[in-house]
Amino acid sequence: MAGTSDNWKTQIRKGYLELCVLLLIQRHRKLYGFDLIERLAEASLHVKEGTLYPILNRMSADGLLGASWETENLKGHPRKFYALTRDGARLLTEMESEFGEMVSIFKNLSK
Amino acid sequence: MAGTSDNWKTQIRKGYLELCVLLLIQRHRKLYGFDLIERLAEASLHVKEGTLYPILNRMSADGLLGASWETENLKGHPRKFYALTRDGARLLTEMESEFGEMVSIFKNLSK
DNA sequence: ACCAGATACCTAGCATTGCAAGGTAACATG
DNA sequence: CATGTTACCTTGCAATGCTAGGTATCTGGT
Repeated sequence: MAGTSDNWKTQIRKGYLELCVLLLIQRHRKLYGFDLIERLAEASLHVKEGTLYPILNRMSADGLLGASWETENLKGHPRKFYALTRDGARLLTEMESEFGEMVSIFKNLSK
Repeated sequence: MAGTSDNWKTQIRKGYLELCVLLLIQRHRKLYGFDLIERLAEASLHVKEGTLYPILNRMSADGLLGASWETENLKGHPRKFYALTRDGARLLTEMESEFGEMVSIFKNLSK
């Protein structure tokens, strides 16, 4: 069974997904959930809806993201757009540096 | 409170710690727990005993590590040495490649 | 009018992990 | 013999990703 390996893959994504979501929102200034899923997939990150939406709601509740519904000028289902708050941008900077440190530790250990 | 940031730091370590532990054991062929904690600390990874020992036991139970007690030729408390099994080495290779992909995705998203 | 499909969001419950806190045991030193 | 160091282990909590569902709006075909 590939269980052990798959389980690890699930675990290593914890936290990492938040980082990637924040990076994408920063790059595009604002994004809505479904669009995010597609852009993550383009980057080879295949995230399911049941994974992403709780992340967005959590980060909104924590004040890292601001959310606003948009229905005007639109056909189709209304969309909820997310953008970085100042706190979100500050935390993202911290996360990028932290992840960079993890990468450098990994490189030291594997050589 | 710095809770949000600290919480993320806890989450992002999930899975990553296993990777680093396997890397260190591979490099040294065999290691015991307390020694691992010190070597991880040297690499700037400060892991508590209550974090490491469950990892080692789990990976032993999963057949990734082989364990053996050593008391002979030793003064002091007996030590439990761990070494990679073939499955452990195979999974480690997979993990290294997976983590490398995560790094490359991160770089793409942050530039 | 109706039904299927695409778009778009949300939630409940499970399994797994890292961590804090505490416990056990053997040996060395004063 | 009491303290400190080395060394291992376990219980219970908090947090996250995933599976598997559910809801709602619009479009296109028959």
